[in-house]
Amino acid sequence: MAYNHHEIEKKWQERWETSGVFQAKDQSNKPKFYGLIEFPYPSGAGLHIGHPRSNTAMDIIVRKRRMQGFNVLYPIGWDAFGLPTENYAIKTGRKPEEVTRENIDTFRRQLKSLGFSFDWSREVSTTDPEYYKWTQWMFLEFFKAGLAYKAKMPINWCLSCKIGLANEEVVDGMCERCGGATEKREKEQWMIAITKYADRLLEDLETVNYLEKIKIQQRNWIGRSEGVNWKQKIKDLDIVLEAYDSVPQTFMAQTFAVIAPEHPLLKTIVAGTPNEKEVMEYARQITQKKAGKGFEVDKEVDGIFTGRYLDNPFGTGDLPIWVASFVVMDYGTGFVNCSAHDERDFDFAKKYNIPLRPVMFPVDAVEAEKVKNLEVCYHHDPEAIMQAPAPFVGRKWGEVREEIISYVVEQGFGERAVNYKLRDWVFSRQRYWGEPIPLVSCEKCGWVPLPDNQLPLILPDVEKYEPTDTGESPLAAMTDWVNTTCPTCAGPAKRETDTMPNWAGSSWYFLRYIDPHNNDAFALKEKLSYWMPVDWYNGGMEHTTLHLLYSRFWNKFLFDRGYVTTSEPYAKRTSHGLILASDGTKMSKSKGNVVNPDEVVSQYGADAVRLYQMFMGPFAEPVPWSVNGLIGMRRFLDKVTALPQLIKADESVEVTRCLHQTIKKVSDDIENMRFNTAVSQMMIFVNTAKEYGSITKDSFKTFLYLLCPFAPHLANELQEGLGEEGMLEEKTWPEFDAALAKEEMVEIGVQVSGKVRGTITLSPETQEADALELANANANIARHLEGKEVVKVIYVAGKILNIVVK
RNA sequence: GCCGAUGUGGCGGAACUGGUAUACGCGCGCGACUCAAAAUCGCGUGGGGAAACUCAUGUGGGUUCGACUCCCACCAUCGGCACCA
Repeated sequence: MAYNHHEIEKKWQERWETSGVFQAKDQSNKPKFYGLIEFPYPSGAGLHIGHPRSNTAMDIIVRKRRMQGFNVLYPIGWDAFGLPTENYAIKTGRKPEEVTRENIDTFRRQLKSLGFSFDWSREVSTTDPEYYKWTQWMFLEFFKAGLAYKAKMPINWCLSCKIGLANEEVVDGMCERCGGATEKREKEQWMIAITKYADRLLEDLETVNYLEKIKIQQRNWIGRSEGVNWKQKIKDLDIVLEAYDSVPQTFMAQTFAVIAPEHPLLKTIVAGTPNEKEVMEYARQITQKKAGKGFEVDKEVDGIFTGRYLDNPFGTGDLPIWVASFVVMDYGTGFVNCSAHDERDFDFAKKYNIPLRPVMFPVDAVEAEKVKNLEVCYHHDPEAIMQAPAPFVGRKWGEVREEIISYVVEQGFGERAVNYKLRDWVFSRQRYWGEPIPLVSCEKCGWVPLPDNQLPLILPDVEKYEPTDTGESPLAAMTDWVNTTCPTCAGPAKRETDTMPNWAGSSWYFLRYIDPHNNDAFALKEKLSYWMPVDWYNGGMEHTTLHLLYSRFWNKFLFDRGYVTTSEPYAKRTSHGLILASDGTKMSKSKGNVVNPDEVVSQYGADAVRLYQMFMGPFAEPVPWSVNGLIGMRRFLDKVTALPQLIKADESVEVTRCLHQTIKKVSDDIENMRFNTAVSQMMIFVNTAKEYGSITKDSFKTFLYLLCPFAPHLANELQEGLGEEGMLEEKTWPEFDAALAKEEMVEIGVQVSGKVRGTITLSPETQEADALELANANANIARHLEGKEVVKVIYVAGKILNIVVK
């Protein structure tokens, strides 16, 4: 029975709004529940159909929590600084704040049209000065703690965006945002020392309930590695170079060393050697080549001998130092000792005829011979037998690591060292549409933070939003703004013209939701203490290594400064799968396969869209969009609408049983984010009620409670239609009765020697002998047993009967 | 190359702890209603076979009375990382 979704959606959305039923209370006798979804970036394209997948899922969870008696915080806001808006503003000559406001209005309207139970009174936007005041304040906290520093360093430079990019923002040498080419450039950048927190970010993963794959990705990204830093002098020079080695077991095999072409000491090292010019020219070329796009590391293993040697303290001969293309400057020390037991080193040595000297061999004699003859590179085999150094001869490679490290440290060859793949956070952007960095540069005092009473430092109006050709932000062209006085000495000073990255505002937004209108603090500590940590945070896998890591770090820092009360911000983190286009590819504007949420909501109703988002497939998996699937959900809701016609004083026991099974399944499935099977169980219930032709008012009411988190508009409308007082949002989540849910009779398969030959219907309490009797009464089963000797009977009550014959 | 995930009808997918594989939805077929169509409702629907039965959960092995589920080897697709010594 078709219902008018336009009317009822409008009606209930208004009622939710005027009643304030979704507004979280900062004090309550109820237990608290803080449910969070990633706040969207309000792009000009409007809400993506993928957004509601995460939002609906968390909406269902928090709606259930409210009905379970929790004081729920489910907030929403906007991550509204950033490049797409700025680029759009440049193109159209409009102000970014104006464009942002419009985009937010669109997003707000679209989210409201889906009936999410957000507490709109706590809405925040990172672009609001009242918000970014605190982002700036927090940056200054980093600065004051010595964690924000300016460093001249090679950065990734996007040629078309004209900004410096974090390593994380470069994908395959291309800019993550615009897809354009990047190159390396030296630039003074504000950095934040996230690496100081690397160990804690790693260790504290043990204390949180994140999906295992999220933890694994974070661990890999942090990339902690333990090993040894060799200390070694360059022959004829007064230079000691360290080389990091995470596989120090085979140090006796080292026969040469390599240095990164961009190594700052290279010039000094080759000075005065016969081939000085040649080497430097080679290093210059290869540095350029490495920075350019399309440099394929494995195809271009190149190098040149520097003419210098390393004094080898191990007594195995001096090591020639080569410049090699494959050495990474920003990991370890940019200088590496090489041996036969590393594939790159092995290939490099073969190419340039550098001697190799293996020191461990396979047990198998034939294989060992190959290693001896340098036919293969042998490495990372726990069973390998060591041949050097003397104290370890005959031992297994897989067992000596710790002992060898202790040994080399005692011998004074080097020291224990730890390295991370994680790099410090490049915090500067040479762009307009971001938080201004609230520091001034004074000739006398250096970098000086603005005092609190000068925050927020408002982003000034500029004429043009294009970055300057020098790579500075548009703010640099505003001399009135740039020239200021030093807060410390009142002398002339200049403002920092770089702005902050998006990741800044999004690193702490979950804290602002807790006290969004506070002018004296980013949030009152008592309130933080009440609400934190976030109980359940759902978001995309694409944010695992950036946003999720940055915000954990940010929160830990605030925790160390005493501003927040939990060391970890999120108790639980889950992840949703992408919604793909109907052809199974990613939705994109250029392909024209994007689904417009406004259209489908208008045509099929918000409830059908919500339901379909949950039904379409396993929540964590990517699933293609299908209009037909959506239509099916609408049909189901129409069927539900017709159900009141079946209301009678009594219902058959099957309907009652199915209801309680449904209560159980829906309750459990929501907790485990198995929304697809929860929906299918509700369909089964409706089918059952129709099949038996009757349902009591109470049962129908209970069903509406279960349906409400998924399809809140219709559920409320139908509940009201029953003459019930109050909104479903104020009702109590139903309890399931195990006795009522239990099946009296079940049909089980009967196997003869493992093959199903028939079924029997019996009570789960039936004894084996009675079950066998029933089985024998089945003609087909009896036929298969005839004349056979029964060897064994397996009877699992309520599940299976298997009669094994010879 | 490394890490992670996935592979089941025509399609999206379900299957608890190893116990009747294909729930639920879509699509399709037939029927009812209709002048007709749409919508709706009813019935049917993995392949082969009249049936008994048989073949089917990416491929090949194994464990088991019994395997989508556990073990070994491999293939394919997707996502992430990628000269990290």
